[in-house]
Amino acid sequence: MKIYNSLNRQLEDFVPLNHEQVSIYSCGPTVYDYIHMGNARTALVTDIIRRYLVYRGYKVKLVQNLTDIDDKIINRAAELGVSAKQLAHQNGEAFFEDSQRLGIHPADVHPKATEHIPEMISLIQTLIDKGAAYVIDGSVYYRVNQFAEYGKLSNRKPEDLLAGARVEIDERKEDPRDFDMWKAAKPGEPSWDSPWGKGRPGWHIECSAMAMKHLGKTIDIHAGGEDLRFPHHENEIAQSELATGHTFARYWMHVAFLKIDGKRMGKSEQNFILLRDALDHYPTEVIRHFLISAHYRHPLDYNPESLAKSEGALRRLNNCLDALKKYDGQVDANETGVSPLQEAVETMKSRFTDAMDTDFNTAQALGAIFTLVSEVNRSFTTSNGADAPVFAQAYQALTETCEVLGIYNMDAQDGNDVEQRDQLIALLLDIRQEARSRKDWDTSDKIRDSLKELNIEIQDTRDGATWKIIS
RNA sequence: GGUGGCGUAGCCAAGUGGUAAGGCCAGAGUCUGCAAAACUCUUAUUCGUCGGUUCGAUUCCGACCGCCACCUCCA
Repeated sequence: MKIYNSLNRQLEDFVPLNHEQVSIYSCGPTVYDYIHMGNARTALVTDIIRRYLVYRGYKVKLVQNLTDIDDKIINRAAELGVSAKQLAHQNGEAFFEDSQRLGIHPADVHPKATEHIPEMISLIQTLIDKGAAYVIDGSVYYRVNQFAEYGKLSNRKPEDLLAGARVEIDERKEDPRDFDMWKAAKPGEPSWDSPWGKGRPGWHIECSAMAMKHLGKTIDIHAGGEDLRFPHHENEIAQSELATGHTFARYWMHVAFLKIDGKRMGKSEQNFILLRDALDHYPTEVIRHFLISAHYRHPLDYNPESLAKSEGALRRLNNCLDALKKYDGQVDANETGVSPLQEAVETMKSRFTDAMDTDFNTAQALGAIFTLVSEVNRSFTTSNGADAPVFAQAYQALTETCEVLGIYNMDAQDGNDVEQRDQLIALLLDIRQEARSRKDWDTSDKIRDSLKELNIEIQDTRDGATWKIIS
């Protein structure tokens, strides 16, 4: 299994530090607003990495933080006339809700910055004690020149960092590259007591402290959006590695941007689509399919046309799965020979694994799945019924792989009234069939049209009528 | 200015030093009382342009053109 490690800018064999459990830290959102599709892409990639590692037999501990104290939260709260705490809480809850709607499994731990202030203070104190930080007017700054490897993640030399600096330089800092780990409180802002006076933590120290608290000094995979590579992740490394003397994260993964009209989707650009709005227009599986239709390290453009394409692809997949479903469980104990379809099932499984093993290539994995869909459909046209066990295998292989990607919802049909509904529809189809045999097209069409108005669509096939729910 | 990425059929998108996965759309067909749906088949001698290396390059190297991103908060 290989992962592209953005620290070394190359594909590397993935060997977890502890074979019992893979540790993953994923940078979560700053909860001053609802999350948008770009945030969703990163969260979804993390979700699928976790699912795939589990599929491959690993145990995984995933930590995804919430930044719940920050300038943006304070400012937005002031605009809305609510407390920062309240705003962060609301948006945190909304984040969990949206994530769940996208089918993202909750992380094992969702630490919040405001609940880890002591850990942050302790980490900052350690850095001060080591001479790697200094205090000015109640704020604490990280002394970048104390960390020789600063710039290793973003591949930047010290002079490069200074040359392009567009940020206004705080003259009090010893070095323009130094960044704050603790911000002295301004009047009216939320603050916590510290050895340096009232204040609040800087963004970078939050992740260092929370990651190490829940996953230890060294974590296997640290994931986040491309934009966090510098300065956020660079600073996390500087703080953590200087404090502990250990490698902070062994594999760094950065998810490329989601774009809209060719430009990066970003909150400051005002060109974002909220995840919850997208979920109101498209099923979960369609959005997931869209987001994984390109490799995670390549930019992806959000537009209605692309979503429509995913809708079409999902329809094809679901038709096949629905048709296969009735063979579920019909495994043949005394297997004889190897049919072409059986070979296709095995090929799909190995292609899927190869694709996912190579830096989680979901686009290629989808290719493997859809190739089998075609094979299955072709087999249907020539099947004589003896293939049931093979269809069962195909069903199992497809649902397993689709479950890893989260693009097939096996429980979608569950519900108490489903059985009765199905019986009623079966009855109507029965009546319609009788009418058709009398060539009573009026009655036949009336049933068909009326059901259609209820979003139930009849399809006449060679083997009789079937139906499905349309949206 | 520094750093990194991208440019593959009408659209989206994988991929490899040996001759291009998959999806959408389109065209044809099968099924059908009609329809819808579904399914099948077909669709890139070619991978931004120009050079180079090679028996052979879309894949490696160089130049150029175009696009995007990071260097400031943003996943």
